[in-house]
Amino acid sequence: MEKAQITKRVTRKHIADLAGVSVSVVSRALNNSGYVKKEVKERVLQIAEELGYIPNPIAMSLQQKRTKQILFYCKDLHNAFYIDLYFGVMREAKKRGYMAFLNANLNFNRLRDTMIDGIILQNEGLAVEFLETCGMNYRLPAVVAGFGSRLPMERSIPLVEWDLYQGMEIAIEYLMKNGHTRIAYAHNGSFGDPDARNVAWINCMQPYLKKKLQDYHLGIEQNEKKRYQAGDRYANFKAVCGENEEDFFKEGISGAKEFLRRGLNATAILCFNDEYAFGMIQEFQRQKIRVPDDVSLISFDGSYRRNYVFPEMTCITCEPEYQGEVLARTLIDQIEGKPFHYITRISSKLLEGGTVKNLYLTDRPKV
Amino acid sequence: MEKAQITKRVTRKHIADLAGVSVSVVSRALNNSGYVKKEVKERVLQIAEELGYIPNPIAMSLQQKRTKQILFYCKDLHNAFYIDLYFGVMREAKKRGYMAFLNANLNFNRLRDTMIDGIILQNEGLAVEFLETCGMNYRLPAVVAGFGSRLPMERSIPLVEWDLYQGMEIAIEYLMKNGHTRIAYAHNGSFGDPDARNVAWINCMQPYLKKKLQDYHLGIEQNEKKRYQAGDRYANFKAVCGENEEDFFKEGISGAKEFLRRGLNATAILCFNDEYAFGMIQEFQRQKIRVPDDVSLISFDGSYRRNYVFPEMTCITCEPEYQGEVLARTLIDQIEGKPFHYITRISSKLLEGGTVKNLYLTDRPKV
DNA sequence: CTGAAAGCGCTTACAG
DNA sequence: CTGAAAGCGCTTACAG
Repeated sequence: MEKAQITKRVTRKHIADLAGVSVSVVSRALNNSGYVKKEVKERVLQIAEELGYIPNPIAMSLQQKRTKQILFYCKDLHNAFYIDLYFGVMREAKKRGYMAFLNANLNFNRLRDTMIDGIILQNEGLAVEFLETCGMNYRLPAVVAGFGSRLPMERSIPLVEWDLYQGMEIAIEYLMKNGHTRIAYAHNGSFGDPDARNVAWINCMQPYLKKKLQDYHLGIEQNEKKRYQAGDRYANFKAVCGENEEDFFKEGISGAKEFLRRGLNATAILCFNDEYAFGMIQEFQRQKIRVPDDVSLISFDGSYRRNYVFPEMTCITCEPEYQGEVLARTLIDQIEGKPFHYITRISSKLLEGGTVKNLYLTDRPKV
Repeated sequence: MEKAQITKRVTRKHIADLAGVSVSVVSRALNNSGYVKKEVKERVLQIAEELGYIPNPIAMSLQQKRTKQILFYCKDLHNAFYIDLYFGVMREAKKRGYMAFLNANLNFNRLRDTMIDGIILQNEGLAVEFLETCGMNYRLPAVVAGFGSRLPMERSIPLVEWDLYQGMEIAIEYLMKNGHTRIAYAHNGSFGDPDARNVAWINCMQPYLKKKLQDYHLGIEQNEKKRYQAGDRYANFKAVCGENEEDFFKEGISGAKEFLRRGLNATAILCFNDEYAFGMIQEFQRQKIRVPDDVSLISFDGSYRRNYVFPEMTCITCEPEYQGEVLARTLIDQIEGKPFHYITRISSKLLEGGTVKNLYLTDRPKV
């Protein structure tokens, strides 16, 4: 058992006394601003060095009304996508002279106790929550990562949105090129969700699946749907993005079970995101369904974890690190009063893996 | 394109003026400290509310010389173990009225620009780096998560160590109970590593494997070893824990390849950590080696990702969230000048999964 | 080139 | 119960 020691911190006053000058001079010398006689400056710097002087960032911030710190607020740390996104945020922040922190369980009320210049919000659902909790009068610069959720906000927040509508089109096009036409979509939403992935899938597949379209939709219906339509206008988004971290992996397991229960004859399934796909794959393994031999899979995200499954996951990605970079850039421009894009759209790109079977090659021998 | 708007922030002065009292009174009213006439207090509170007053945490911190913020410094965010550990840190911090942030790429030099009361270091290697970079004169309260690396430090830092020596004993005992005696150990270190897991494995298996012991050690030898022995005394630890995030997954792939190349007749492999095991499993899948039918696996960590492989991973764990809690508790006690344990040891526990085969049941039919 | 002074927004011992 | 005052550690316009 020990006690923390209290060391009196060295301040500019101490340096000034030792150097026989005023604090102003010390400040100018240390900050390299304004006139200071060369010898004086050197003496000050040397004394500072000797004393092991460390500037107090809090005092500086109080003066300058900025902290050079930003926060990535993300509850869903178990989702590998966001880890990569955070790396992008950090990289860009560093470039701009900022530090980027991560926090997962901050109560929005406590946000105001936090010493940051701005905040990056994980998704649209969290942006809604942010606005509700912090209200109108707390005007912290903010920016939100968008994933195609259409949801009403009291006040809008600058948005960096991954274009998942286009992403879905790319995925379907790729599957069709590989001979798939019975393509299911699996997520944790309902058939009527305005979510971009869902809408795009419906629009693209309607001509092919026609009246059977809804059979190929694997998601949450009925009960959940009811909750969505009634009462709290945000209920669904809270359920999806909300208070607690989501477990897409478990949703994926359920999705796989539902797929098998229905005996769906789809040759391919589009998965809401990577974690969802990992859940599906695990359940398929358990049930001895082979990917891609029995069914092909594509997921959205392209997080680094896609390399961790076998075969490697075929994904649609926006490159999460890139989205993170753009988020940080947008936020910092906003903080610094520079012009910035209120809405930025990031396009999708296909990452080929081994989870899609080319049906045209079915009868040929494998290499 | 838009410009960030500058809103003049409301201060206690504004409230004081409107309420017709002094700032002192406002402060006492808001902080609920000292005497304030009841009606005055109510008036102040109401005006604060109306004005949408938000206290300035920076000014408060400057006064009080504390920020109520702590940092978990962790480079290895792709390692699921640390995510869980961070959740534990957050939970405990919250309980104590602190906020816990995460940062992965902070330069230690920039640490002093950061507004935190203390720091939690990811592992022993990072503690060494911390001490080297920040030097002796920057005395930020700190605590380090320990994993059985024995390494020399200039100055010691309070330690919360997972007892991996005991963990290894438990793992081996469990394997033996299941009929295993040819048990390999796979990690990214050398046979001579003083790492607790390695030493424990050597001590436990020596009597069984005898002269063949080293054959069952899968790791990095020769070239790496040389580097370790020569020059920089920290070279090895830097390699292991150091500047850049590690890729245990890839190490696991290499380990699996080495295992197969040697044609090792081990019936079980102990894996350095979960991520390493995931890499091994993937390579085994690729090579059509079945776990646990062809070889059993146990890994150290027990992160949530262990549920994501099939069959579920059998692990030795310290329960990362628990270690995180103890780390935060130790740090905060230190910050607040309360007594704390300079060294805390956390014991291991087995999490049964499906990756260990009971060799005694080999010939019986499976359920 | 230098230093006294006011100020960032808050706290708190002290005199009234 | 209240307010003027000093102070946390730094910055910066201003007078010298």
